[in-house]
Amino acid sequence: MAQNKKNEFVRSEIELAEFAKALSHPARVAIIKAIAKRNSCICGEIVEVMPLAQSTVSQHLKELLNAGLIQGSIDGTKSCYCINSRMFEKFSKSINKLFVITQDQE
Amino acid sequence: MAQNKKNEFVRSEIELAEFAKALSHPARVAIIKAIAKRNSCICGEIVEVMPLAQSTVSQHLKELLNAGLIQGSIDGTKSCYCINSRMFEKFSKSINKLFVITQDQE
DNA sequence: TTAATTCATCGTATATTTGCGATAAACAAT
DNA sequence: ATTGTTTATCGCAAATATACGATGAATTAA
Repeated sequence: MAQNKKNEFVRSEIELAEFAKALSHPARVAIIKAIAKRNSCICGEIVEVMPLAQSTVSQHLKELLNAGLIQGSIDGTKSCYCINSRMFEKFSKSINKLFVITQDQE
Repeated sequence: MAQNKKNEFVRSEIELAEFAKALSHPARVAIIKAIAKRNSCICGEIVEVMPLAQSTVSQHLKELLNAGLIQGSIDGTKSCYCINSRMFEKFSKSINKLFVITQDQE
């Protein structure tokens, strides 16, 4: 954009937007689902079920990590990812809070 | 991107990603909050409380409309927007579904 | 030690998003 | 009729996101 105005907003709005952005690509939703289904996944397993190159999947994983929605640990040459339930719950609550405000008034 | 791979994914994943994308910018979260607070808003009221040009706000409103998270109606020269609770609830449930799968397995 | 495996990161091309001013379109007020 | 309001859309510039192959770094296997 010409200028970035994202910092003109309130902290909570920025945080919710960051969570939402992490899920704003089907690949990242699919990755979350894949990890959730198996409880935890090594990177290679995710790459196998994804129609994307390994480097691309790795990039999406990084974004999910940055948003805090997943956690990663290294095991030898392999990287193991799991869902960060705490963050996910926080996200879910933020969404519902928006929604509840709405319901209160109609 | 070199190629667009978004259509390689499952319908439900694409839909959730689209909802998430609608909320993936702080301005759009702020707009939702503004509308929810007053129950409904004319466009000009939203522009007033937003640190963005009128044309930019209009663009964000359009994206929220496209995602179905808000509804709009025209009243004279003014445009009135309100939350689409039904869609919002659908979104909330999709998120929770992802989350519940997670909780089931840990 | 050498070769193979696994994965993150870099560089790059292309697509999409964000933001604005200018303008158009529709109505209201004079 | 003319003028002012209100809002959507167009056209553009700049910033980000998406995707890939190539490469590097770390470990494991031979």
